[in-house]
Amino acid sequence: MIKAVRGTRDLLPPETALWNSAEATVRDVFRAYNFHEIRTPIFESTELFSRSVGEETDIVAKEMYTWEDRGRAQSEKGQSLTLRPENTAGVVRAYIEHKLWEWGLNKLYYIGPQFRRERPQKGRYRQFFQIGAEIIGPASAGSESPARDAEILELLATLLDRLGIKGWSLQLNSVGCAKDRAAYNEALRKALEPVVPRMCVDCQRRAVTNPLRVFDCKVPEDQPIIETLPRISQFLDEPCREHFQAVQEILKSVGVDFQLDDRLVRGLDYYTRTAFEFTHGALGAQNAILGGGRYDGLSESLGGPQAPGIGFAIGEDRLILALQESAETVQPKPDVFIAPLGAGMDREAARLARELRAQNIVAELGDETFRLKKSFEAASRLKARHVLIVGENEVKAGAFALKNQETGEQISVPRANLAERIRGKQ
RNA sequence: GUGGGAGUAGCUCAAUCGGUAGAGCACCGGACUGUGGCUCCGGACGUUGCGGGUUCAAUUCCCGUCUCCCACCCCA
Repeated sequence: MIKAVRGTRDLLPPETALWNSAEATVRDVFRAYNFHEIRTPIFESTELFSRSVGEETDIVAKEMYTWEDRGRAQSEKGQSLTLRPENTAGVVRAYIEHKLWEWGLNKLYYIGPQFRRERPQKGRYRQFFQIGAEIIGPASAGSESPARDAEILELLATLLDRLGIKGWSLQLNSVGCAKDRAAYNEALRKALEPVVPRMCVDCQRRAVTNPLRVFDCKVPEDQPIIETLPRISQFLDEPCREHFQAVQEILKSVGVDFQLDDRLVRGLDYYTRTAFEFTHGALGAQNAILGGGRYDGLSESLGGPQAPGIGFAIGEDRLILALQESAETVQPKPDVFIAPLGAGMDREAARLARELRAQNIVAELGDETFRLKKSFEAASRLKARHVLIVGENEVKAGAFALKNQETGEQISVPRANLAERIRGKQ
């Protein structure tokens, strides 16, 4: 048997109904904040990701689906392509390619699949879905303003509330600008040097490869040491400090709760200043339901104009998981099951179905070879609200037997009144 | 990529010491020729994840492999 490949999966009804309703809510909220949808290709030039996400990040170094395209001629080599591991790089590429700064401030959102070759576990797949948004534009349009950071965060709080997610919490930090981070990294390395031999093996490795990750350590014995390490907050320059302060003040003013977490660091190279994460308890170790931050230098590093921006990505698979904790997934029910009865009745039933569906009635069709009992059983299984019997008697009379499946009441209804009666009995 | 657990019917699970696979639910048919849910009767249902090994005999023991779950790494 051919099965879905590792880390991919089929989304089946009724779960797809939950995905659709969640996405509908998301689109509603984006609409209220005047965000517009962008759809970028699911594969891009490999270079786009190595330059934006960062050559040394795990994503680029070992998690991308990359292949070499064919050239024009058989012998010619093609370019290196990659299935997108995240969507911000693609959006910024499109921003540059289509000169979107001509529009001033861009507020863009996307919903779509992303790909990373990781070991699958709860809420983590190799093809996974993200809902994300970006605010990007020239600084003169206000893209650098702390008001944008706060707007994004307030939108997210609204979004999670509207979706019915209970018990989320917002972790907030500032990772400063590039030079702050460089100075901090240096200081952190220095501070680690004398103490790291006393720490766990993971920390010893992190100290070399990615010192910031030392803060993720969960070994109790290491915590006192970690407490003594310098924090990024001590290295922010004055403009970054003020920016971060302003973001917090607006959040307080609009009433969005948050926790400062100066251990929160972002994995991707392009992040600057505000960094954040929303977590949810019901997700196991993968407790981050969304993450994001500011990326003021990204456009320039991709050869574009100066275009500060801020964005986020929601792990949709994890969002749905959290939603399933609270919400029951319900299969939508048909309004009517049309039961043709006897030879030739398929034709009549098809005509009726066409008429009813044209009036937005959700209609399911039976088969003239079914005995009536079987039609009713089928209707019950589908949880149809009504059964409409289409037999010779009905066709002759021009009125059809319509049974309400919940009350058991059955009446004869003239053809012209069917849609009204079916709708009215809901 | 690393470590641990699991894989038996569509689903949830059982099978004693190694003796040749079973239940509930679901499905199909009938009782009941134009009226569902309840009941009764009957039916179909399996490459025991896959491949190899040991054995007279493997769902069971051994090796490999795949997939899922949990955790690590990392991240949404």
